[in-house]
Amino acid sequence: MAVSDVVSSVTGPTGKYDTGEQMCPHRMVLEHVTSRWGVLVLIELLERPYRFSELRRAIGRVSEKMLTQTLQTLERDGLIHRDAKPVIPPRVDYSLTDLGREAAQQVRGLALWTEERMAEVLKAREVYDARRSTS
Amino acid sequence: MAVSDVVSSVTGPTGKYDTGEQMCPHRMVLEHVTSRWGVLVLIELLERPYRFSELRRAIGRVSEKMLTQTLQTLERDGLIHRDAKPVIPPRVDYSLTDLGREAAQQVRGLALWTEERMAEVLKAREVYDARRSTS
DNA sequence: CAGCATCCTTTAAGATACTG
DNA sequence: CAGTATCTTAAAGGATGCTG
Repeated sequence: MAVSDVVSSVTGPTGKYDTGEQMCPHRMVLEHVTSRWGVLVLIELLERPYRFSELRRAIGRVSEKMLTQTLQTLERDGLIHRDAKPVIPPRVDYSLTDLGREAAQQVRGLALWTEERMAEVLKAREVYDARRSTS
Repeated sequence: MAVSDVVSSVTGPTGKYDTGEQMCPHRMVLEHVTSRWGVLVLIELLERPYRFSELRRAIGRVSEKMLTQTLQTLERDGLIHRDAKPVIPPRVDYSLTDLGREAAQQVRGLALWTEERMAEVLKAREVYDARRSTS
């Protein structure tokens, strides 16, 4: 019942800051943490704090634009903390807040699950594809 | 370490059947279950089996195209079971497999978390926005 | 280094019409 | 009813150049 609320709510994509969207906030946060880069950022930061470009390298194949956007969204949601040191050259450290750590743990749970069950998924795909090609 | 593998892998979106993608399969499954409609389908099916259009109504605002695509992807991954009865008019029931139930529970955990912590997220956003507008 | 602004391409998603 | 096929739109994502 409580969960199905999220299900029957209004759609809407994840734009920058998600302003002007018609979507229940609950589901909006869910989209933020399950977004492609959001997932990876949260999991990575669960390990330790990261600097911007350090995080970028760690994730790999993420454009700076998308990483910036993702970090801003998660920061606004209170999930990560941005610590910009007033030095030259600039140094910005990102870390999880307490709230963010909770979210990240949930996300990691999901990631660990996919890892554990990967073999079964691959098996299922083979079966599915075999059925398709022979019928 | 195990989880960070997923983090440093290759990117790639979720196309139909995800053929020809250069992405570690592990992360691919993760994207399937965390996809916008994938999340909602899994959570909804955790409740009970659904027929196609019944599921569409339950989720709301999902086009039949996207629902079809999502269901096919999840079926191929072995997470949901499709039971097409040979009757006229057609009747197709979708349900979770054992594997899918595990995934769905993880996803529901995340959804429940966002629900519980919604107030804190909204609070954080206010603070963030206030800082931005006054600085 | 850590971004922001702009332009451009690729994908996801929606609308519509049609079929077994 | 439960889709498929096709077309169009909207959004995500990437490349480049610039700034404190």
